Amino acid sequence: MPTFRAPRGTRDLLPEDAARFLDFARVARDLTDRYGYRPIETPVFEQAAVFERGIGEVTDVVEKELFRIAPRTDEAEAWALRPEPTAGIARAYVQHGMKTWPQPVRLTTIGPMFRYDRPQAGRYRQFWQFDVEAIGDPGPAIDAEIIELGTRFYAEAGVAGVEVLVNSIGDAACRPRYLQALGRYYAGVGEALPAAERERLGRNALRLLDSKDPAMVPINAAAPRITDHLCDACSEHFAAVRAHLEALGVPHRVEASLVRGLDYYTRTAFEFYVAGRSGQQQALGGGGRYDGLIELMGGQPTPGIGFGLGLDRVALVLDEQGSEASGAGARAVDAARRPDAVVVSADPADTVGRLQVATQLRASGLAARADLGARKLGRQMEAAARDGAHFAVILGVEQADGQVQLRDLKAGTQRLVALADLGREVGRAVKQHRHGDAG
RNA sequence: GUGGCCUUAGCUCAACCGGCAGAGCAGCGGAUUGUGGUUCCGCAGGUUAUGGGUUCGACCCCCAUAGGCCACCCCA
Repeated sequence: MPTFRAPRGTRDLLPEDAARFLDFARVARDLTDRYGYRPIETPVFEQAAVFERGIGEVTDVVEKELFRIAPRTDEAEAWALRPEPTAGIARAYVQHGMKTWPQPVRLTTIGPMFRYDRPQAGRYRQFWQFDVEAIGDPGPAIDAEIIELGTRFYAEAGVAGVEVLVNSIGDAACRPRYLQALGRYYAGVGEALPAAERERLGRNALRLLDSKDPAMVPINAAAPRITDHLCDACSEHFAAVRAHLEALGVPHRVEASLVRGLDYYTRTAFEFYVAGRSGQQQALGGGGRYDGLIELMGGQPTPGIGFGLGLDRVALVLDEQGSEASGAGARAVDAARRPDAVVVSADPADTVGRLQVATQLRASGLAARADLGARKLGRQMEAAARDGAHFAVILGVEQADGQVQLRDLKAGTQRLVALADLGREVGRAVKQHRHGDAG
């Protein structure tokens, strides 16, 4: 019906949601500061080849979800909006010679990602991720640090019931052998293998492992497990990652069917998952080790590990979980946004006076808003009360004596205050009130 | 990309079997002219998602498109 609306799969974050996303960013910033991860901002678009090469040509993300930008001229590069942040950060690592920095380079970013997907609740074409990467350390201790950091974020954001699923998907030494074994196994299943699955077999046998087809349950139960086919190095690495998680007290579960959709992952793969949700978007975030990615970006062989957390899904789960809890949280945030004072005037035409007094209050560090409407005093008071303002500063004939009425809207009391003392008076009352609240 | 369900005011929803599109909330204004979140009254807000079709007559039936949702594919 409206002439224009937000593109399919995108949405406007109205003040309530936008403020919440900024709160997430604040939590993320505080957290990563404490862990020593430094912020990085890379472009939201890159040469398409960065993603095609990094993520893998035959992945869903590249094959059907990449937001490509039509070239303007014949010479123009093929650009694409980033579907995930890691490839771009890896590119930046190589471009800026970060190999000369103290290793590992700990980086974090937060921002919008883009995938041309079919939208659903919790799945958007533009979505927000909190991302953390550690490049230059082969692990396994850093793997545990990263995973623990992820769980900490959920805890501090107020999400309950997040489970950590971990797996190892091997490396260049052992994964090919495993894939052969897996391929042979599925081929041997013959007619019992559903047609759709048989088709996927030729493309990526790993994908059959997490099939949701009921017919696949018994078949997968007997399938060879990657963890039984790891080379010694990968096996030891995986065991050490789990030992570190145990030592850090991070509950986790080995999930043999956990494979990830991007080609660059090696060894450690993990997902943050919340069970018991309606809807299928149960993965709140995930990541893994990518020991070959920097090389794909043109750098020297360099290990790395990281994760991306979907903030849209964090918001969704927060809404579903104790709506009371998040509601109270939202109200608490709102309370912090309430103006200390609203300046109203008996003279609806006097916008200058209201602006001047509000400006004076703000200069004193107070949250003050002028009611600039041409409404009569009663309406202005009504609006101030509805906004939850602590005080109303009422401008009237007393201005001639350099005074204003200072009305405490919570207490219902009112007194004359000299304009010159206004900031101090309001400031003191507000401070006292806050102390009272805290105690 | 595949299959299914849905779409009425800014929001949440009504409207009998196909017979004059309504309410609550939110917004704005008024209630004898300088004081409140309650109350009362009023105003505004709609081409019933869009475009076709059937019918004397369509919010209601049919088709298409768009968007949302659900299940897949896949993932955050």
